[in-house]
Amino acid sequence: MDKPLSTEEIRPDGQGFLPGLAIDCVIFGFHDNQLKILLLEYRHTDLFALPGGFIRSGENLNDAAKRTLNDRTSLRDIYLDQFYVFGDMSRYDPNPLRTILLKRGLDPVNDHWLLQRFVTVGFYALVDFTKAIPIPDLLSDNCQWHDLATLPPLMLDHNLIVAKALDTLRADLDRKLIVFNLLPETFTMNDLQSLYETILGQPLHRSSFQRKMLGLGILERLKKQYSGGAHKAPYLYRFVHNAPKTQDSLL
Amino acid sequence: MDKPLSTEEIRPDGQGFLPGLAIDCVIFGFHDNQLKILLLEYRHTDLFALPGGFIRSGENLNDAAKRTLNDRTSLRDIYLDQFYVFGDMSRYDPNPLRTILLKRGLDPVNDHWLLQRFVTVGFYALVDFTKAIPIPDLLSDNCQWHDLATLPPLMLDHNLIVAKALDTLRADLDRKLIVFNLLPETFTMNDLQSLYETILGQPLHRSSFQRKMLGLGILERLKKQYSGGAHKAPYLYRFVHNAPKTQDSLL
DNA sequence: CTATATTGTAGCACTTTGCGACAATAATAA
DNA sequence: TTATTATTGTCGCAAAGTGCTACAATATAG
Repeated sequence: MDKPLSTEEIRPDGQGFLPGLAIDCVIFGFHDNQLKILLLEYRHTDLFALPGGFIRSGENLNDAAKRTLNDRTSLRDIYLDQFYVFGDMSRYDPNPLRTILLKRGLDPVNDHWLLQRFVTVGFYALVDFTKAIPIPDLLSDNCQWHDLATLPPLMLDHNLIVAKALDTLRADLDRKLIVFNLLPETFTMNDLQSLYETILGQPLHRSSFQRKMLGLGILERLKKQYSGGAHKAPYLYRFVHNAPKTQDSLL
Repeated sequence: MDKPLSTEEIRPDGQGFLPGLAIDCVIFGFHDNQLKILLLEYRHTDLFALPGGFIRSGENLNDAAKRTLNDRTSLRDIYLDQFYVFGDMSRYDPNPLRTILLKRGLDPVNDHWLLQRFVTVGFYALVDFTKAIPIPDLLSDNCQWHDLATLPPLMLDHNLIVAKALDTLRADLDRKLIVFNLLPETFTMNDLQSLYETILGQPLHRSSFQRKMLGLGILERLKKQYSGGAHKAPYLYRFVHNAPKTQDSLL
């Protein structure tokens, strides 16, 4: 969180970036009934943090979120959604950043822009963690997927940010079509159901689930999938983008 | 939008406030099947804008929203909710602010903090416009309720902000309990239904609506209301806060 | 006392959802 | 080849929810 991509860019005055405003990305990763989260570990600090960064002077906020994620993790083409702005004073603690600067061999002068108070905009996304292979940036020892159930203590209020992101993800599952971003081009109904169950953290009834999904009219049934398993072959489905679901306001 | 409460506080360097970050409040006002929005008109400028302002250095973001609203309109004790952050470059236009500064007799030096790019956090609330009587601040000629259907062109991207707030309000009507903030202590089922219809902009079926509302288990039926009208007297209801509805995350 | 407008509620059709059952079938074992 | 096994597609309820109509109840106006 709260850092640009390379050491050269860390100027004490923070020129070129909007001051006091940061971005933090909660990247949920799913595969085989596992839900994980992408974390960075700052070099030689034992500090775990969400991938995040800052907005450049001439950059759109939402673009900055994408770029920032790419800078920190080298992940590309990920659909990010805003979910909350964290702006309480209680989240202000310059010590983690001071530690990071020191370990980078930089002088944490007292008016260093990174030691100021930051308000951060939370973004979230959902990807397949076997396909999204992160590469840590120069500031980090590693950039890895962590089990949601066994997250380490995170920097600042990042545990809170994760919790809020998870709430939002669950609430938005039905309304948005986020899940189809991370299934392969074709998938079985069981794949889809497992995904829902893992994210919601509860089992769903097979029959009802299938009815509901087919009822949405956004799935196209393909041929059967003959592959392994001593049982009937399931159909494959494809997600079809048919209608523009975003209903604009009357204004 | 984008201005502190009194002329004295407008320093060219913006000291005491977080730079580049603003708050804008979309205050929906309801009464008698009318839905309105609270707008300020800057002095001698014909510029209409949402009530907004800036975050003080030591202030929580959400607190700043409340204070800002109070500063600009003198409304108090209003429950505000974040709904989106507007951070595109396309919203950056220093001309309206330059005009406002000039009309205030202030020198809009080119590096004046108000002429910089701002990212703004949108908040919204729902109140009764016959009870929430706004008073314009020193910067504004007036602070009035405007019909949603006939909004004037607003400063910067404030029309877009209003549209997005309305979308959010409608989507959140059922999940949150915002509506009960603006009904009197006791109210009839018809009061409640009119409120829903006005906000959603469409008629609802009386019988179904009553069933649904009573089914929520958050209404307590009181005695009947004998008052005017050549017809059967309706029951009064009271909103009861029973269960803490906010279900926290598993983390 | 009658007329009128609105309210509370019952009823019915239709849809949605929870849940169990069963035949179909692909791989494996006999 | 044939039986076994696990999983899938689908049907069939029952329960719950929703759209809509109907009708009796009842304050007030005349």
